Amino acid sequence: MSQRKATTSDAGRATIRDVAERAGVSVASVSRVLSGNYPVSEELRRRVMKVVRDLDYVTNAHARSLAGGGTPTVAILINNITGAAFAHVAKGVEGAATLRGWLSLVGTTGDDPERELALVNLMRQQGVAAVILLGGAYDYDEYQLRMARFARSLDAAGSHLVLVGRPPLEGDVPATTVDYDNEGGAYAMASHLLSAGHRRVLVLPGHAELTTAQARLRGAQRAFQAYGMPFDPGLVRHGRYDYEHGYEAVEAALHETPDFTAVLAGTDVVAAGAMQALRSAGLRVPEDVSIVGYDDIPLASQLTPQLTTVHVPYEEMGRVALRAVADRREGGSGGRKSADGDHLVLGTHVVVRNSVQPPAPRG
Amino acid sequence: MSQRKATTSDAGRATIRDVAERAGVSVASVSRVLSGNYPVSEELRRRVMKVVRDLDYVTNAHARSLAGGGTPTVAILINNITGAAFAHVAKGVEGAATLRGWLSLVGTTGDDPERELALVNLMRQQGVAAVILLGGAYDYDEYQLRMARFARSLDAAGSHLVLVGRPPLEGDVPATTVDYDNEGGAYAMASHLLSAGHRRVLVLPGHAELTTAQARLRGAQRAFQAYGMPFDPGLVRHGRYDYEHGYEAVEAALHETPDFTAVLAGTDVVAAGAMQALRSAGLRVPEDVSIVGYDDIPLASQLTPQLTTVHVPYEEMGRVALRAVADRREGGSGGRKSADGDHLVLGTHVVVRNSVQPPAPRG
DNA sequence: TTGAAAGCGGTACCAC
DNA sequence: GTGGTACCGCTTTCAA
Repeated sequence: MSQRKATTSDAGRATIRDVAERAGVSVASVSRVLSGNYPVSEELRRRVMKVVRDLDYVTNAHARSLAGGGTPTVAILINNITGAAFAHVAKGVEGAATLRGWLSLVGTTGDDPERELALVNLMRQQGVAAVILLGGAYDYDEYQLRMARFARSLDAAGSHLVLVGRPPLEGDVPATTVDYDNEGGAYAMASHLLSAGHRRVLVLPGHAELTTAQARLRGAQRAFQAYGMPFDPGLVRHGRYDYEHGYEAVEAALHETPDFTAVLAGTDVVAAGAMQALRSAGLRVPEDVSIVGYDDIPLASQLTPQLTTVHVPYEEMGRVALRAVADRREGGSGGRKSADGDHLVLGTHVVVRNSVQPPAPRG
Repeated sequence: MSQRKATTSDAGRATIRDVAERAGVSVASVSRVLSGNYPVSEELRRRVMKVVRDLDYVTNAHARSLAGGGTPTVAILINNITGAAFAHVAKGVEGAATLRGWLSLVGTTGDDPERELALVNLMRQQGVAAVILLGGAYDYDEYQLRMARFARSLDAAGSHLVLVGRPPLEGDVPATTVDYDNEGGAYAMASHLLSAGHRRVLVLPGHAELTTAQARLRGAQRAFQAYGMPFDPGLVRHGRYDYEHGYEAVEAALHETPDFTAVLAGTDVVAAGAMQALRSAGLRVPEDVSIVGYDDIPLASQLTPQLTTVHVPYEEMGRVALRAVADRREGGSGGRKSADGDHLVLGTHVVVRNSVQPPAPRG
């Protein structure tokens, strides 16, 4: 193909040396002009900038980070990029990152521990400022050990582990947790149903092993207890946080334990499925059966009737998570960062819409 | 704090030199063992790997890419990470990337040209294999020039511009386009309504300047023409691709041009808003008014009634986009890659559900 | 097979 | 203020 002078490299990008040469100055000067953090004569600056524009030069980020500087990067690790809640956290992280000139890497684990490990290592290679793990965790045996290992590994590499939307790790682990009052939200939501007069509530908390689901179930149970009402485990159905589960769980419940007057869904999406199943069975919402959700994603206010649900500040959690790592970074050496990391908890609250009504009198 | 030996660096991560030293071999050998693409004695490998595990060592990605190798990275640039359609494309890209061991960077532009430019340059600095721009574009005056500049700029840096979900650039621009048959889908969707007997169709194509909206409107118009039916511009309402627009547009139309019997929404989300507005006005879907959408995101099948819509293979588009850049990379030097880049078009098709019925006889 | 050393593209310290 | 230059951590010839 076309081959120009060998100096101004034809393949690949222009280097700082190309710029220096063409501007008739030293590479050090070019570096200074571009960094802008050093006094430089107006004349030099002009000359350099002209060549930079002519060559459409940009610094090589890899070289820059090797040499010292470099753009901080955060890695966002997520099970499934498609979930609305996750998307909002990611938005918060990415937005806050961009605001600071940081970059965001994204990886999806698909609930596969192997992939998760591979990604954490990949991110470690990249020298990311932090690895942010989003979403509830499956609390299997090795989970704590696994995460502790991640945390120490990242910490040793000058990076940091941030857990968002799941409980903090036990013991002295160098990790930061950004969580929300999951159990409290569920407690409030269940209380809302109880105070409307509901006693037989179908509960769809999510997977039994998922920390998120466990907290929501606990919250519901506590509410029943506080109201002095018996909590029937037979009305609890576990399953995935998706539309299909909501649908199928309600369908099954209508056959097996049809005396419930309300559904406490683990997420808004599950609530949507539940609502559809009730409709298909000829039941009206909320006249015949009330429904509440959890998350307060846009879908909640788009359903008919609009869904009463628990608002979780997902986007803010993302922002808070990023701010936490940024702060800790500025804190620098000798900062008073506790070895066991911080634990930030954001509040949740019930958003009352139109999907709840006192139970219909027994027919 | 604790300060061990200066050799095995206490702060920051272990380097290849640390590993070499501790294993009593040369750095070259360590490099070879880790790359695995070079014959190495079993004994050496064992010694090195042990130290690697002991030190929990991972290669510095920046140094590696500077020196030659390195993990290819793709950048996904998106307006709003929150949109379901975008999320699916991103999933396709990220999935295909991870499959090849590639990394995915993500940036959001928020429809701000400045941010977009800044991001493209940032990505150029990172030396990404490709920059993938997602979603329809606003076809303002400078758009073509702007994109051409991006394309050449990236191309000169050994990177590549990929446009996904928007029309290809004009002229000899080094960019790849992955598009879908947008107009064809709209044509088919409108035809579906027409053949059901609808004549007065409220059309909500999206923003007038958005390429996506333009194509969908053209498709609808062509369908009317093919049916020999007059197309009333007075029944077209432009606006954002969101729930609120769907709601407000229908609300307004019910006041001003209430004789429509069907709504052709620009996206499923707009359709959801439209559906809600009709309900609020006491109209039934599809008995009184039919509705169709576009995109076929999960929401479409979760609405009541389930939405008849146009399926767009978003996730596949993402995969295809990544494959395109991977192929072009392997094609290597002298490959037969045309200067004007490729243009890949995926098909769309109507998914018939329950939101369309022949128009009710005039009351 | 293994080791020594020359870069990769910048940054920043040290002279002038 | 500006130029020379020693690294940053790794890959990859080139010799041994």
